Amino acid sequence: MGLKIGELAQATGTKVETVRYYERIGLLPEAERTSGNYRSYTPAHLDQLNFIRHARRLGFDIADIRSLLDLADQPERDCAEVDRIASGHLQAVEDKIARLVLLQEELNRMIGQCRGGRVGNCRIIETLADHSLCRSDHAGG
Amino acid sequence: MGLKIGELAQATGTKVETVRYYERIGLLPEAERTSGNYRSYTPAHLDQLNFIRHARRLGFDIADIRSLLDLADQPERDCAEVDRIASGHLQAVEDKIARLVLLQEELNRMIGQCRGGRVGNCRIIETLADHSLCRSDHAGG
DNA sequence: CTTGACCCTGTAGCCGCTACAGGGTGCATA
DNA sequence: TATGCACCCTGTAGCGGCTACAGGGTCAAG
Repeated sequence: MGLKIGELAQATGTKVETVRYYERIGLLPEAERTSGNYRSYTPAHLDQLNFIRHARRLGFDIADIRSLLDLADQPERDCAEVDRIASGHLQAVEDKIARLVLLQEELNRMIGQCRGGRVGNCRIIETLADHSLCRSDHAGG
Repeated sequence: MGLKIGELAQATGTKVETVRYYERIGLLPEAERTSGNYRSYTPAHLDQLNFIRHARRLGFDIADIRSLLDLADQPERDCAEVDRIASGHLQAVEDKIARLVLLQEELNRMIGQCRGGRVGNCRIIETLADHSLCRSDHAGG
């Protein structure tokens, strides 16, 4: 007999609710049911969930993971598409880092200018109130 | 007469719906209404919304912004609390950057190992399927 | 035969918006 | 006066990726 949902969850570092969620959205195939209506998972489920969790830990979104699973199922295909997805994600990560670094710099600058004292002449508050006091280009998002 | 919501929105780089959202959650005080039930905003609203938008662009969450607005209203207070909020946020930004850099490295490594060819022996797919092929410690979150 | 750990379904909430639907207002033009 | 259009109003649902219940059923041990 296969794994119960709790066992699968534990084996993959997933919450039980999350496993059910993945099934609901069609990311993980439905499991057989026992006579008591418990889900019963196969080693194939375990592999797939490991794949999913690994991809999630690397920040891939669900849509990407769907595509990757789909591709993994067609071993004869050219892997350019896999590359494209991974590179696109890498680019997104790098963009995010760049934006966060801008925030980091601006926050550091703001905090560094505050020499203690009253809120009334706190540089942090002043800067928030007046964007022109910024080194400017911290973007939205 | 004050600004209409669309004017306020444009002046601050905000969407009209977002302005109404801020009012609904109590981040922006309610505006007076015209005879036609249009919101009418004062310069004080404009300032506050600019403050909010600026803080949002710097990544502060709504709860932090609430606190900052509250503090900005009490100029005689010690600004240590302002500092605490800003430093906490900076720390969060730095943590996020660190996590993203780990992802970036791992993604780079994965992508660099793929030499083209079929999905069947694509290193990207293999790595996703088997966490032990990773340099390990890219965290969750 | 009861306890307690597990399982089931279904639904609502998190964040910070965004995007409608379905209606009203206000001003310019034909 | 009628029409059109840009704007405004309220209310609600959706996004992603879970998470956290409520309210019930199952199963093995003692």
